[in-house]
Amino acid sequence: MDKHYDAKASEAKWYKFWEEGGCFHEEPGEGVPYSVVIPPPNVTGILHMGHALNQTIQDILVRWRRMQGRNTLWLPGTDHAGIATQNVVEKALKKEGKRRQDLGREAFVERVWEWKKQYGGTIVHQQRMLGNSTDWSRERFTFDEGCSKAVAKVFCQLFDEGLIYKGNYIVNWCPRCGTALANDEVEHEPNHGHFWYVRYPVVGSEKGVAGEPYKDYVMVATTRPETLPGDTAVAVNPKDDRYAHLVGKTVILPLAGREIPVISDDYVDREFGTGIVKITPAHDPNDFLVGKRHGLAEINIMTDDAHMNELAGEKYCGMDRWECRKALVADLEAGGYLDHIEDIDNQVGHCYRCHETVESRLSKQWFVKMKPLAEPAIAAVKSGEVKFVPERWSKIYFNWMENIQDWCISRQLWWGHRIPAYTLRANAGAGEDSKGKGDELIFVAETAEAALEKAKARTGNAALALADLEQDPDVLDTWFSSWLWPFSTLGWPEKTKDLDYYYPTNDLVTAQDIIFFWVARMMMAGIHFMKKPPFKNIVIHGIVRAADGSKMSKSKGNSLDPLELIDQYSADALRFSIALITSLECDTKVNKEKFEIGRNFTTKIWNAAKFLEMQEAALGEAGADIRSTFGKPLSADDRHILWACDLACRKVNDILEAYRIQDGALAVYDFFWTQICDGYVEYVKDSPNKAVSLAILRDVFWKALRLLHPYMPFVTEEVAHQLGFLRDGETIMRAKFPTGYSGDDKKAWGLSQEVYDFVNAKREAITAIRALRAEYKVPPATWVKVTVATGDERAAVEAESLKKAMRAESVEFVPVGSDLAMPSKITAFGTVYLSLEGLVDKAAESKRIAGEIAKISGFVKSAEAKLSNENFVAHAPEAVVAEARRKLAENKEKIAQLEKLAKLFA
RNA sequence: GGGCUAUUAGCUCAGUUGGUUAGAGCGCUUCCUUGACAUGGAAGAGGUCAGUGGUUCGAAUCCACUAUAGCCCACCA
Repeated sequence: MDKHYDAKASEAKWYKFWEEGGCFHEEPGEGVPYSVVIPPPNVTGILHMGHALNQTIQDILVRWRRMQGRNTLWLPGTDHAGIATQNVVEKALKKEGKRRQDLGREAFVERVWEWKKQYGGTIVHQQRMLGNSTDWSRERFTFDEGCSKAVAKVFCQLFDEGLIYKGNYIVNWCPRCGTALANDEVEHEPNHGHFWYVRYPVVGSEKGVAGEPYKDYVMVATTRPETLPGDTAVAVNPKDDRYAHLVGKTVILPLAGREIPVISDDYVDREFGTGIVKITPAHDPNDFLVGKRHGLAEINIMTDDAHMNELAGEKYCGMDRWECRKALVADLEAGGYLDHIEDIDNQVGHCYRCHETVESRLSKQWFVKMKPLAEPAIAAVKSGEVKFVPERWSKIYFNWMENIQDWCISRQLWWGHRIPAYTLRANAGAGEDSKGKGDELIFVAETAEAALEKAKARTGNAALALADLEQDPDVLDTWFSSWLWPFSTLGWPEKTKDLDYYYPTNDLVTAQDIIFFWVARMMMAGIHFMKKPPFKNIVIHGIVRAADGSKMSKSKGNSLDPLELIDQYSADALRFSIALITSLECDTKVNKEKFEIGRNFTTKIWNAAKFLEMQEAALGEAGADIRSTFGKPLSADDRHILWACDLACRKVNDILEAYRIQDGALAVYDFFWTQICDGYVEYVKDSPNKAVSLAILRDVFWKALRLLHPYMPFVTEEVAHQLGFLRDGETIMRAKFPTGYSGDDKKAWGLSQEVYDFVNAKREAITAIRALRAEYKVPPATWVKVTVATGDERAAVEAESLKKAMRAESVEFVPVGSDLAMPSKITAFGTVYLSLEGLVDKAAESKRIAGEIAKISGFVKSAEAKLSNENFVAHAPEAVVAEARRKLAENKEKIAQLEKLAKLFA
C-alpha cells in the first residue's frame, strides 16, 4: 500500500467502476424491493450543502439495504423548475438585448430546451462526485415525455372528477412579470407607510361643506387608498359595541358616491386602526374571503400591469397605482373625506424575481380542490400506514392538511407543462348554447385532437378543425409534476414492471421546508391515482446552516461549497462528517473545520490497513482466514475485540433500522478508532500469538469496512481491494452487510460479556497507572514498580502485557485488603499502587490529598443518605442499588487510602 | 396572533420508555516524533443540564409557569 491515500484518484476510479459496471442497477423481479426516489433538484441548480446532507442520508440507507440483499432502486432526476429556469434563460437573453417576447413563445421554449441540454447536466455530474449510488439508467426529468404524459392525464382525470376548476381568485400578482406568484414566491419586507383615515358618510346624514366633517360618518383607516373605488362594504367586529348600531346600515363610498353596506365579521380586529375596515374583495386576500362570506361584489379596478381601469372611475382610469393614490388622496382631502394621516410600519410583498411590489388581484386561475384529496392522506398518517421520522413532523403535516386551501396551479409562464384545456377561437362556430352566462366553453383533453373531438360533439359542428381551438396560454405550477414523482418516474400511466415492483417506495428523505409543497401533495396524488401512499416512511432532516446559525446563502458569502470540500478533503470525508454532525432532530451548524473529522478518519483507516498489511508481511502469512483460529486458545484481548465487533454489527443494524444516521456514524467510528486502533492494534503489536491475532484483526477489519461502507464508500472499497478482501471485478457494494458472529462461533471462541468486561477493566488499570505517573510527574523513561491488589486469579496471566503497557519493571499481585501506603487508584481490575520511592514534594502532595478527601467525602455523605433511604432501596432496580453500594464502598476505601498517604507525606 | 422546537463543557452537539459521580468531537493545558498513523498517541482541566415551582424514593429526562432564541403558517386593514 502507498504511504498516503490518494482520495481523488480512488474516488474517480471507483465511481467509474461502479457506474459502468452497473452496480447501481437492478431489475424488478426477485428479492424484497427497497426503493427511494430522490427529491429532484432544480435543473438550474448547483450542488449545495443541503443536497449533500439530503443525498448522503439517502445513499447511506440505500447502500446499507443493498448490502443486506434487498433489490434496491434509488431513482435520480431533476425538476424543470418553471419560474427559476425561465428566469435564467431570460437573463441570458437580456445580455443579447432581447426579451422573451421578441422570440415568441415557441422559439423561447426551444431556447430553454437548448439551455437545458447544455447546462442542465451540471448538478447531475456534481451528484456523482458525492458517490451517490443512484441508478442513472433510470434518470428522469419532470418535463420529459413520460412525466408530461402523466401530468396531462392527471389534469384531465381531476377535471373530469370535478376536482379541477377555473375560477376567480385573489392571487399574488406581479404586475411587471405579468404572472401570478405562489405564496412562497412573495418576499415580505418592512415598509414605512401611511395610514389614511377616511370618512365614509352614513346614508341619510347631512352632507357637510367641503373641508368640514360630515356629521354622521364612519372612520376607516387604510394603507391602500387607491383601492377605494373597489370597495363593496365596510366591516366591523360583531362584538364591537361602539359600532353595533351601524351594522345593516349603508354608507356612501367617497368620491364614487355608491352606497355600500356596513357588515360585521370576526376578521375585523377591534383594537387595530379605527376598528372599521373597508372591504375591497378584488384587491385584498382577506377582504376577498370576507366578500365570499357575505356575498359581496368583486370589483376589479386594475389592469394586468397595475394601472387603473374604467371601473376605478373616469378620472383615475389609465393612471398607474401610485399616481392614482396621490390623485385620490388629494381628491379625498378636497372633498372633506380625509381626516388625517398617520405613519405606520407594515410589511409589503415583493416579487422574488424582479422586486416589484406585488398586487393582490382577482384573476381567472385554475385550481385543484384539495379537501377531498387531503382526507385520505390525513388518514394514511393517522393510521400509521405512513410514518414520519421523527414522528413530531406529523403534527405539522396534520395542521396544514386540516386547514388546506385550494391549490392555484396555473402560472403565466412559458416554460412548463401547458394546461391541456382548449377554447374555441372567437370566429369559430361555437353553436348557440355556448354563449349565455359569459362562461367560455372549455374542452379538457390530453391531446388537442381529443379536445377537438369533444368540441365537435359538444357543438354539433363537424367542420371544426384544430385551428379553431386555442389552448390555454398558462402552464402548470412546477409542483404539479413533482407531486407525481414517485409513480410518474416508474412509468405511470403505463403499466410497467418497475411500477408494479418498486411502487410504493420505502423511504422519502427530505428537509422540513417542503413538507407542504411536496411531501403532502405526493401523499395526496399517490393515494388518489395509485390507491396507495407513495412511500412508507417520511424521513425529515434539518437544514444545514452557517456557523452563526443563519441560512447559508451565496449572497451572504457564508455558504460552504460541497465540491470545494470534496476537493480539499474528499467525498468520503464530506459524507462521514456531515453524517456524524447531523441529527435528524434539528438543524446543523457547520463550518469548514468540521470536515476534518472525516478526513482524519479516512487517514486513520488507511494507516490501520497499512499496519495489518505490514504485520502480515512480517509474519509471512498474509491474509490468514478467521477459520485458522478455530480450536486455538484465544487470549482475553482476542476475545474482547471479537465481542466488541459483534456488538458493533448489531448496534449499527439496529440504529440504521431506526434511521439514526448520526448514531450509526458514531458507533462505527468508535468501534474502528477506539476498539480496533486504540485497543486491539496496540495489543496485536505484542501479541503472544500473532498469527491468531492477525487473523482476528483481519476479520474484524473486514467487518468494520463493510459497516463503514454506506458512510464512506470509496475508501472502504479501496482498502478492501488493497487488503485482498475482494478480487478484481468484485465490489464491496455487493458484499454482505455484517450482522455479527454466530452463536456457535461465540461459544467456540469462549466469548462472553465477562471476558469483555475483564479486558476493559485491565485497560482501566493501565490508564490508572498512566494517570498516576502523570500526576506525580514520573518521566516516561522511568520504569516503575506497580502493585495490584486483586482477588481475580485471571489477573496474574496479564502480568507480562501489563508491564509493557505500564512501563513497569515489575507488576506484583497482593491480596485485596493489603495494607499499602502508596498512591493508588481503584479500578474494576483491582486497586493499583504505584511505588514512588520518594520522588515527590511532600507539602504540595499533602495539600492535594486533603482536597481530594474533601471532595470524595461529599459524595460519600450523599450516597450514604441515599442508601439509608428505604424508599430508594425498595423502588430502585436492584442493579442500581447494588451499583450505588459498590460506589460507596469504593469511595470509602479511596478515602482510607488517601488518609494513609496523607500520613506518609505529613 | 396560531402552531412547532430548542436552551446540557469555551464551541458544535449526543444523552432511546425517569435510575451509576451527565458523554463525544473540536478547542484548551501538560507530556511524547517508540516502525500503522503528529490528519497521531498518553494524561488532564472544564458542566449546580436556562430559571422557578410541582409530580416522584429518585428529574437533564415528566408537568406548569417564566426568560431567551429559532422555525413554520397567517399577516394586519
